[in-house]
Amino acid sequence: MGNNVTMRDIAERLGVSSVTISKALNDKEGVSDELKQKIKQVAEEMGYRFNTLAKSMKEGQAYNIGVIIPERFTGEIQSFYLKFYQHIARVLDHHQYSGILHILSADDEEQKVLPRIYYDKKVDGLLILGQISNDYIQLLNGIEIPIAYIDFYNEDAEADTVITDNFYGMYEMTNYLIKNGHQEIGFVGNIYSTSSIQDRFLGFYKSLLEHKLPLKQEYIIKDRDERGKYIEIELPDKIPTAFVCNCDQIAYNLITKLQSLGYRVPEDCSVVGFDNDIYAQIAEPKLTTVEVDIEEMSRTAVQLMISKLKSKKRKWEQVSVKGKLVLRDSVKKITDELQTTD
Amino acid sequence: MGNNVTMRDIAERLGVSSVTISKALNDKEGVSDELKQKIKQVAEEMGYRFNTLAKSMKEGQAYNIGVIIPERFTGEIQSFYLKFYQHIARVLDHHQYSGILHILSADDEEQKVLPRIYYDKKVDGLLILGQISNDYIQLLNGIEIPIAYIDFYNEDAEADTVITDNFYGMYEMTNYLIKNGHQEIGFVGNIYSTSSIQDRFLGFYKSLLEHKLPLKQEYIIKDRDERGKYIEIELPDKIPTAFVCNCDQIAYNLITKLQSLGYRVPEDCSVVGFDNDIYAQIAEPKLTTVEVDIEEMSRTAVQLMISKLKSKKRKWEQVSVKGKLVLRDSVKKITDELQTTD
DNA sequence: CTGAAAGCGCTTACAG
DNA sequence: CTGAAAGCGCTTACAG
Repeated sequence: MGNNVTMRDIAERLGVSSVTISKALNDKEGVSDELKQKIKQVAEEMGYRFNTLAKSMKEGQAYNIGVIIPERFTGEIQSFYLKFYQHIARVLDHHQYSGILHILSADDEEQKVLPRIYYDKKVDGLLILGQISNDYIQLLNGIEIPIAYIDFYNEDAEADTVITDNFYGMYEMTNYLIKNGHQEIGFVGNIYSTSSIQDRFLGFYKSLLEHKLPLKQEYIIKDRDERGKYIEIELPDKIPTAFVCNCDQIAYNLITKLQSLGYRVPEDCSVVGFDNDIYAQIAEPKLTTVEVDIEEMSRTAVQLMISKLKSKKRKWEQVSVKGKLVLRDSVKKITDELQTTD
Repeated sequence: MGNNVTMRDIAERLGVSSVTISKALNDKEGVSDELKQKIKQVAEEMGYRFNTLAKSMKEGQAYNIGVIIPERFTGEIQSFYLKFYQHIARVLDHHQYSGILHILSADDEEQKVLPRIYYDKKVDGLLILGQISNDYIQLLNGIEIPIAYIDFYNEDAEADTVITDNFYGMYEMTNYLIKNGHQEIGFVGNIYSTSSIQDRFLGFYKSLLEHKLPLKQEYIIKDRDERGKYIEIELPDKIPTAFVCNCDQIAYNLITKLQSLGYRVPEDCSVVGFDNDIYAQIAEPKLTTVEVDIEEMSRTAVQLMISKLKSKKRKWEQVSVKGKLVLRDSVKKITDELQTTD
């Protein structure tokens, strides 16, 4: 239970040198099995705790990875990235690393202030969750430690990237709607605001193309301005039979709006989302949506980071991880009706 | 932009010793202002980043505080403690510390495994958010670094405690209901499950006592089993005019249940919660509830921790922080009706 | 005002 | 199989 037991203390107790203790505790060559067992046992008895700081200083590695989440993604209700963090932290743990979560405030992002953990050399690398401003990316490009972006892609970023397969996810989702008889389908999302939304839109469009359905401008509806701030959704004069929303939160808002105008979902209009986050569950009806594979993405991102730490030479990689459809109650099969109304 | 600039590098460049650099960069006595300015400027130019690891090792302090949240509080929807973490991290930052968030898995809690950040000496202290098992508290009592519990109180814990004033919060809330004419009031929560719920219940009871209203057993309704797992709420035969719920989530569930049985809230029955978390906002009607002062609690907890780190001798303190009523739409004033039905 | 020396607790060659 | 020496990058007395 000693308050500050060091390897030297163990060494003195056993009449050996601290080098031997170090080797034994790290399972390295050069200590007899017998001695090693003895050392481990005594270390345990004395309540020895390894001093990572000393090792870190020797090696110039902190064995910590910073995980950055822009503040705007951590609002009252939005907990998607926080959930992401949990998985990342768990994977890091398996690799003997710790995660240090840092919420990047809007001010710091604006004024291009890096988190203190960077200046303090407390982290060996940075994992960035979600979209971040171009200026900030430039700032990050200039720093000395490896970076990986998760769930956000930017051409200019000099870093590894792990994104969800937005394109195919929305493509499959739209295929699913069409298979259920929908031909008039709207897309809700500002396609100039983020690359994820853009890709999701393109997946949607690809499905329309393949089915020879026209892309109608009045069915492409803005949900936010270019800076990401949500705006009031303006519905078209004629409501399509289904809306594809770029995320669950927007789908949730849309459903509320449709219902307040007297439309029933999915009877009068189907609505689908993307992400399978909390909004998909609290929506009434529950949302049919695309689930992001957080676990797989976390695993991939951590592996990229650690391999980068081991060999700085490696080129940047871009990995996209497939999601999967989650079918719930917000889509109506309208094949029959269509045949008669056509 | 050098990759690994040290104080010695700056020293050599300027032809002084590294001791002088250390003093200048830390704003300590013993360097002329002129030299100090010059040193800071050159450090900046050379892209010097302070090596906290070295300082830490010298001082035996990591300048990190672990923040532990039991896994069960971080579910899909529950983000209250994560929000708490953000405030704590910000306050720590002001004190030149970093927060390391650790989600304690159910397994680790059960098997009494301490987080690695403890064994690795990466943290100087531990902040525990929310209730944790008695066995785990015993485990924590045995470790060498200071602990503070937030939003949870346990007599056996040898640590500082910062709790919200559950007792007075619920007392005031119940007073508010009575002032609005309610005399038949139910309490929803398992009063044997956590000390917070118990205290909230006692505040509720105190208000009844003061107003000479009887405490009816059939109006005390369980929402979870002793281990904290939610159970189906069983409503009494006769529905009271108001329900006091031990937290917003339960209030939300209760409203859903009442509505599914044909009751209107608050017209037929008023419902109040506690916490002012996301459930208070998504409930329909929006909940009248008690808001926990997360900011103040975070500030207090961090101060206690840091003062403990500076003088280990100090006794444990228990601080309770007042919340405040948030009035919204889930309570109906029924004074008049009561006068006629009485 | 400035600096030489020692030490924080480990690990990495290297020698025996 | 075992250990003496040097060093990671700082800071803390202490001496000049």
